[in-house]
Amino acid sequence: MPIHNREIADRFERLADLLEIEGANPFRVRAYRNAARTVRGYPRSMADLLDDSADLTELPDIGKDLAEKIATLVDSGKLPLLDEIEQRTPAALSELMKIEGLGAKRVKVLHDALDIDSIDDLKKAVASGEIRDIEGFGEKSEEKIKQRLERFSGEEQRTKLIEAEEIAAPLLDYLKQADGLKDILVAGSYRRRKETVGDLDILITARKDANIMDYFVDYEDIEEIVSKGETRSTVHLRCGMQVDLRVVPQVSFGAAQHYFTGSKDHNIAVRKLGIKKGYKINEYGVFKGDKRIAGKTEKSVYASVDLPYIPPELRENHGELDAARKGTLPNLVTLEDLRGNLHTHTDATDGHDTLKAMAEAAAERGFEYLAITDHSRHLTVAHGLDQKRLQQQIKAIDKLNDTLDGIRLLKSIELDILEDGKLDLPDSVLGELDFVLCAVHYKFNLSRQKQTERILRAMDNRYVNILAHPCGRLINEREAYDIDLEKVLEGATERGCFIELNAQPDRLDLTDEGCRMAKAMGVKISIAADAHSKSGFDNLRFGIDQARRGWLEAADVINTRPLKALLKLFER
DNA sequence: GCCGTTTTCGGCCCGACTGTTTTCAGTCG
Repeated sequence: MPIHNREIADRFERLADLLEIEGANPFRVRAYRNAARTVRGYPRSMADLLDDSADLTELPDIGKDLAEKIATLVDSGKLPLLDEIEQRTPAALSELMKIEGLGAKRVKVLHDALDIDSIDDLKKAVASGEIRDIEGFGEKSEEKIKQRLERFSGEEQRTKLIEAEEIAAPLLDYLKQADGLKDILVAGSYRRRKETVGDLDILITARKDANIMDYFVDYEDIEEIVSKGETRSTVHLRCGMQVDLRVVPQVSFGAAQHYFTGSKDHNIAVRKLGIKKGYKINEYGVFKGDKRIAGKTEKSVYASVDLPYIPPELRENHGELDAARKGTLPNLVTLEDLRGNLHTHTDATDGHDTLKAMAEAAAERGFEYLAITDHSRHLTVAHGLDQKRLQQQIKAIDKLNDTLDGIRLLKSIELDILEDGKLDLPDSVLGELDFVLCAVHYKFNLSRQKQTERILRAMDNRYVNILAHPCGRLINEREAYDIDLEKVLEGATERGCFIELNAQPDRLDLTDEGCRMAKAMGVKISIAADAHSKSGFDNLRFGIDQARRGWLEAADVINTRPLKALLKLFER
């Protein structure tokens, strides 16, 4: 079983923690953290890269030493340096650093003073009131550690974007009523439209005499005020979400937007460009010596380092600065580019609304076409369609199409891929459809090879056009099944198939990296609502967010095509 | 430990807030 990137990254992070506790060179510590981030976010596994004899030192923040350590980890599962350090410094000290307010220095003090080597040790020390007597700690520190231990679960949970929106909306409404408020913006990963959000970063400009911070910490849903200052405050809401509020002068709003939108890696890279030109870039502006030369708008910040504006969704330091410099930034797809939706359920299976209601709702949204893709018979929990019921639906669609104006219903199905890659309904009925969407709905735990072959075999069928939710993950609930996505994408190009970006906010499957891989390989994408009711079409904006994070342009997306061109794409 | 449009040594992002201090270290983002 090859080691996952995640495991490699976790080891490097633990190594960084323990080195930091031991007081190692902070830049060496950072190097391990940077490498962990690179490995964790890399779309292909280190094991695969090494199989292809790739040179890992080509990856950002991976040099000769770390490339060798990764190779050793992939070969043997071992990281000898970490084993060596764990001989003298307990690995669990790295766990303690996950508690808010405890960093390397204080964890070391706790270890040296009270022999605290684990969360349990710390709990006991808090209970006995020993912490407050350690130099550098006090009663307040002890109390905060106590509170945070009670909430500590070990794993940081990120919130789905749609849930973050639901949490942000009432808070924004509240803040907008603050006296003296001028501008307000949610920055951070929320603005970059990441599929999950760690905390909310809210940025504000306000009149000088406005007491925004006092007003903010009065919000009724606040459980704990972590810190409160003139320009920055941090709170925890009752739902567990952390909110950071920052107030900046209006003249700095652009620089602050840039700074607080991130990502951190993107910002560091931009600041380095600034340094080369002799500028200092921070949240207050771009400075040449003491003189502010830019920062009122984000555009001016980018212009100061000779770059065009870069959309938030691209700001991950995944090549966008290079592209901006060369003038090759993508012209990202927008919601308005979509002409229709290619994944829709009705009450014939697990949808909530009738065929007619779905068609009318789609027409109201201005769609040119809507594909009806109810489940097939194998998915019994959804009351999937057998051949006979599908044929009835085909007739119903034909009839309805005669009465509809301005929108065309496409006959399709979300066809189950059986365990061996065969399809759930015979070719005879598939031939009557405008196109076929296929998907895996069970047997998620096949080996990588078997799962990949299963999907490729399904796509061998000449009636199959689109692979729906290709990785099967449910965000925060279910891991993706194990497939070789590169092989699947390759198989799709060879067969003239397309891949879906399922826009349900708890799926968002393909991932952003998957979109980029598809684009690089020339595979076109269907951004699909997977609507189970009339309101399900709202999902599309999350799909667009994800597609934009994946660098997709309108031309990369099949449902930006007019109907005629779309149908031509489905001819195999 | 990584990195290079003053390159193989000498840098490495930087400001805000807290608690425990008597001027600042630690932590965080």
